[in-house]
Amino acid sequence: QWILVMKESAMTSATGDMPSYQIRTPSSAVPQGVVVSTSPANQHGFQQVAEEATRKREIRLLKNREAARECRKKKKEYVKCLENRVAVLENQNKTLIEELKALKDLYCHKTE
DNA sequence: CGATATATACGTCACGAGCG
DNA sequence: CGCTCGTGACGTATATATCG
Repeated sequence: QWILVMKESAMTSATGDMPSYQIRTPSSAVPQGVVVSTSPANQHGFQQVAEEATRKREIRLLKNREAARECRKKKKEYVKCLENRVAVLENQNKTLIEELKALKDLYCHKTE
């Protein structure tokens, strides 16, 4: 999952073009599509709707804040894991090179 | 030592994926 | 189809490094 995502972002940054979904539209805190009436009877109703919308928004923001924190934590762990794997593979590589060298030496002396 | 550059962490928005 | 969740991108704040 991470690998695919990262490859994709690396590609787009390399070519310099942005995916179409990057284009943003300005947004406001007030939910769209709410019809405002000037009559006092409806104003109370509107206030309730507006309060509910605000409450929902705050809940969503809180949840998203926590989700973003969790997402970053997860990503950091993933990167740490990859770095660890790199270190292990580098060590293995070093060991194998040494082993190959030793075997070559052995073979040379045998044929002499 | 202050100005500037770079790194890091965070909150928010927009979007796609997947679920009921 | 509407809703929630995970995540990339962006802007901002704070910390740290570099330079004159």
